[in-house]
Amino acid sequence: MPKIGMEPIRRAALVEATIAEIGAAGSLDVTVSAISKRAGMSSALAHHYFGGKDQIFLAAMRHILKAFEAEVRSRLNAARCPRARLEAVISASFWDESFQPSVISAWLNFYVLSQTNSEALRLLRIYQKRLHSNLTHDLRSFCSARAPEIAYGIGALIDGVYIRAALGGPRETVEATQIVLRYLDAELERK
Amino acid sequence: MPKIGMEPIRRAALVEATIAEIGAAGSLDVTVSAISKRAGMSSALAHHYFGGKDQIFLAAMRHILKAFEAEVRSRLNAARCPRARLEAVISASFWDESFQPSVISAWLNFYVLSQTNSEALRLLRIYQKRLHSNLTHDLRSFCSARAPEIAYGIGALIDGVYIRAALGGPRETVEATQIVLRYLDAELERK
Amino acid sequence: MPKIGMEPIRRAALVEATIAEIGAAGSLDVTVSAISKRAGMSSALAHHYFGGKDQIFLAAMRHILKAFEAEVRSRLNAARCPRARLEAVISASFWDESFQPSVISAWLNFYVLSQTNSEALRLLRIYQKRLHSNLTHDLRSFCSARAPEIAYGIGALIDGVYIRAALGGPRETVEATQIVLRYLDAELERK
Amino acid sequence: MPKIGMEPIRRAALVEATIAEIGAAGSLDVTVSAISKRAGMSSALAHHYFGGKDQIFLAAMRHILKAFEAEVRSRLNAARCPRARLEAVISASFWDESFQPSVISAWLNFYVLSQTNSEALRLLRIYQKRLHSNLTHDLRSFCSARAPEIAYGIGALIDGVYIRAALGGPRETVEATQIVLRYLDAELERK
DNA sequence: AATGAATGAGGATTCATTCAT
DNA sequence: GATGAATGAATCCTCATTCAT
Repeated sequence: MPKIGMEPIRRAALVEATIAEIGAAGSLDVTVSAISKRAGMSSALAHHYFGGKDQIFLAAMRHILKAFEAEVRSRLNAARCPRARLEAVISASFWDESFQPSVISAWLNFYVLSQTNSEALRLLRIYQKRLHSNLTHDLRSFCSARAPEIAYGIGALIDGVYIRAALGGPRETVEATQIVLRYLDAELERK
Repeated sequence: MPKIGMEPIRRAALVEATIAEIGAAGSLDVTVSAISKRAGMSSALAHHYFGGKDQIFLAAMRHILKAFEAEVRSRLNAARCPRARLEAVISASFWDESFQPSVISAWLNFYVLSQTNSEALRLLRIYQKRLHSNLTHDLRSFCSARAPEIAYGIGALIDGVYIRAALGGPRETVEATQIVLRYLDAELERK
Repeated sequence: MPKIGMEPIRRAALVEATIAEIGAAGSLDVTVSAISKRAGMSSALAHHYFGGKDQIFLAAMRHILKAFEAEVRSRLNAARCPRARLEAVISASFWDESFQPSVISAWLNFYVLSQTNSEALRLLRIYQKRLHSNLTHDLRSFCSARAPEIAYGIGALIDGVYIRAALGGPRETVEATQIVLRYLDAELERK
Repeated sequence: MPKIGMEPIRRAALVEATIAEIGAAGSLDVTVSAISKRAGMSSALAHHYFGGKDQIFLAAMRHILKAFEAEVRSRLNAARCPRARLEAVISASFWDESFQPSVISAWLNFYVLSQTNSEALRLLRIYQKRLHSNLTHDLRSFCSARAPEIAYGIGALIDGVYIRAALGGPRETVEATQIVLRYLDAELERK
């Protein structure tokens, strides 16, 4: 029974199914058929809505980044001072959702895809810039001059810690956050 | 003109060709045929020597890690004091070879593969442990107690900076090294 | 021009083509491509409907056994007394269809496959049991006690005569039936 | 260390290995490599000695038939009267060796091969004629006129019983022999 | 005599994608 | 809107066979 207004629902179902499949496979080697079946529709319909496999992947990536961004916003809104805001941004990277196997898999494949897919690279840049911008903004309260370079270091450290935690089996979210915060403090204490 | 003793030559050619193909494709989506053709032999022979696609990939990974390890050893041997040794270990991660597109691609795919392939994960662990061990050893000269945690942070930062540099187009090797060294100094300065 | 409801048509076409190919090759060394081409479709579609080569073979076997069973039923229905029923069951094994080269080939390969394929063995057992059951039922009218053992002998003799006839070039159907009937009579006359 | 006079040894090793491989596979789908490896030599040497895969198979068949024939001869020599000789011929078909999985597999595949390979068919005919000749010879002592037809029936029954026993899991050799002997007696008792 | 080397040909299977309905 | 039908192209892998040594 085809209904009108199904498109957004179908698209959302496909995005979710894609993330789940990528998580289950650990790679982008997932078939459109498998995704479609998990989403409860035919693969032909998936093509109809997204145009092709790549588009589906990118939509999934956008979804993950959007969810992450929402989490960051939420934590930022709850923070009352620069220090709290810095901690909010950092800890957001290590929230539970980020360590879902499907999200880990998506992120790692995101890096791979960024080498060859310009849209993926664009999304990655947006993520990095937003993180950098958030960090720099609040770092200025402490050390205006070195804010950008510290922000870069923190951004890189977040990625590095994330990958190690993600590939290292169950880790404490808190632990990852503490490592980055210690780096932050070390930099801020200098001079 | 078949000759005896070809095996090591063929294997080496295949490993090199594999790395080149992965680099050209940006992903592990490379065919055994393409690899074999680049290596100047039939795909059947590639299977004969390696047994399967996975084996070829892992051999390529081992090759990259081995070359990296050799570089680290070489730089360590030239260093005359703990500080120089720390700098040797850190800068080795950002030597020119590491930023060859094919090596970048191999590393990124290495992470992806580690999620599902236990041998890949094992190799990754070895790399991480060796790095950690090298760093810890020389850090003890400066701050015996906090050496392990600082080593962990440096290792993670190296990975993070590497990924950002690798996906960010041409970067200064020196710059990447400086970022990590600054982190090192910040930690060491903390009383 | 894809239409709905094609599945049963395609499956039937594939089964028929499989039997024909096995007959032409004389062995199970037939390719899915050849079968599919003969059935007028792509090999991909054959896999889509059957899942794999083995499934196609077994479907063909089931088809042959079903046709044979139908012939037996038909002859049994036309028989009016136990003796006529025994003759019906025996002669059915040697009806014209059974000596089609493709059917002969299928049967011989059936035996081979039964060594390693449990589903094939299952089907073979069903055939043997049905034959045994049919024979025993009507033999009881003549010699209740020895019915099972005579039935076993007749079943075995049918198989043996069939193979010899099948591999011996053109034979008289009647002749094969007569040999088995003579055995039947010899047993019934005893004592 | 190539030695002279190795040829017969190599050939015998290959024949034995072939039978073993066929038994292990249950079909003729065995590779020359596997056979050669089991025989302790390279596949190239196997080709050198036999010329091709088919030749190797046929050599294996000849070996089995030769062994069987020797067993028959041996039992015939020990028999002192026509009846004993008939029993010798019949029981020989069901000696232990015949129920080795590898021999069973060879026989079943022999039938399959006989459809398309004239040499295989020729060997099969020789086996059948020899059996028929042996049986007829001694049956003449009891019923000169019907000897040929009885011999044909016994030959067919032997094959049928053998297949059923072979595919039916562990059976009593004696049982199989008894079934055929009962048929013999039933025929001889007539009139 | 014996083999490692090497390959061409082929085969099962998968999959993204298209299309008529 | 939605899907079953259908396929071409590709991919991994196998194997009999040949050949230089």
